[in-house]
Amino acid sequence: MKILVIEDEIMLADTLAEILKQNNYSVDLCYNGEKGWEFIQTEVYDGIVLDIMIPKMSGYEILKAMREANINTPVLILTARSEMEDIVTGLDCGADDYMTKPFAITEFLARVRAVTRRKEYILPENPSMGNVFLLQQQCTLSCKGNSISLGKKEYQIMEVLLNNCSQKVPKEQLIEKVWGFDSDCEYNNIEVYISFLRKKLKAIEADITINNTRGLGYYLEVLND
Amino acid sequence: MKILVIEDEIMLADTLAEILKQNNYSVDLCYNGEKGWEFIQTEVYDGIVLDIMIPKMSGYEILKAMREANINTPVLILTARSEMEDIVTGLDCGADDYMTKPFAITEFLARVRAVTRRKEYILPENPSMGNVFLLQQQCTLSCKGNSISLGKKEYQIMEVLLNNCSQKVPKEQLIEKVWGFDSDCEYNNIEVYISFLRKKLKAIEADITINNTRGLGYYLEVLND
DNA sequence: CTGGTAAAGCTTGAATAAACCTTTAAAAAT
DNA sequence: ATTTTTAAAGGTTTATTCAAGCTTTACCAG
Repeated sequence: MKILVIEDEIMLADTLAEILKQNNYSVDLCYNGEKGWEFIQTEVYDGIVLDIMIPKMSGYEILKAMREANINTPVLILTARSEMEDIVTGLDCGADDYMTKPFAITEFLARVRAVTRRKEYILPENPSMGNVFLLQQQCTLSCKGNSISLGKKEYQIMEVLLNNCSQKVPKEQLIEKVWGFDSDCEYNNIEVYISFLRKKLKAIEADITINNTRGLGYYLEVLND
Repeated sequence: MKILVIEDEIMLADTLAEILKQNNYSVDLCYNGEKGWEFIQTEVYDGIVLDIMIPKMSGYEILKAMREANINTPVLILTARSEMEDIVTGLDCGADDYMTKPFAITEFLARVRAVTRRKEYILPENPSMGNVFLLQQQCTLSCKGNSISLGKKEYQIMEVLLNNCSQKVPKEQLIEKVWGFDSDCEYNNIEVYISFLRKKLKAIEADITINNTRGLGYYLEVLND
């Protein structure tokens, strides 16, 4: 497991790195945002410990940049208690968890474990199933010649389904992943997008369908005939 | 699996209950400590989700009262970030785990699973008997090749029977575990579901049956011939 | 040891409720 | 101005509950 720590309080940063090393992580360490962003781009990490208030490039900027570059490494945000309101922003930007300083070492380790466990497997760049694949850069769903462009939400939903292709994904989970955990998005909303997606899948003659098991959630299935 | 949620933020409480229900737990819900303590005394739960800062009787008071009364149901504490220092107190009072608000739904579910699993009754994730086993994620009953999907109630009833495979489970207890103790569900209702389940067991050629001893309850039995 | 009777359990079909689907239109965002 | 997102409405399907008639079991009286 490889962790990147981005934290400008040098003492704290060194301590965290030390703790992680003692727990058999390999650790990269940097003291400002710009450097951190370089690391993120050049290296694949299993998790990132990220302070928000750091010089040169804030934690949020990094998160946003990561998101845009479709780097899905799990992120644990560190923040002072006075910045509490910003946490929602952080989670919306794609952070997976946060901790306020100061904190207990055991809790820190627990959260690092939780956060990295959450994304054990590597998510493919352009997830695919059957003859269909999702091009993230063009926000496009394509399939032997045919292709069709997706809206942002459509794209995100399709991505979640593709990344959980063997599982049934409950609406709750879709809402959490696509709209954010504190959203009051209605179920109907998802149903609408599922309907859109099904239409588009049919339009490009995809060999997969979106199915649903009542009460459990949506899942993809390959048609075979 | 039956969970009690004690949380005074009504929106959050309802959301948690909803999420749990969708994951095949049955849930009791209350918005203050006093009511919560009543529930705990009158009902047996597999786990309790407990906010600390709640009206009438604090989470700690409940915890303390529980342990004094030798009620060992596992407890997952919810707490605002600002009450962090109190967590140690909570764990000292006998809580099994805690989460700070806000949190990710997946994490919440993971922690509920963990906390309830910790209970040493060792309830298997996919309980089984004879050649039959219950797949939690699929809500499916399966048996060497054959498998059949269950409705939510069917699933929960089957789960209770499998987890008490050496015992006769009275209707009262089934109602309590599946519908909730304050339900006015008729016995007939259970009989209907038992009937459904027997039909499905036969359909997949299971080697177990659901039997009944008049006045005592239902139990599973392995066929041997 | 019958046979009658009441309670408990079984089964089925119909009614109700909940979950899901689709379309359309309004609102927001770009 | 166009695309994307949300909201609303009505329709379909499936799960759940209700109701009724039937079968089995236990028990008591004759």
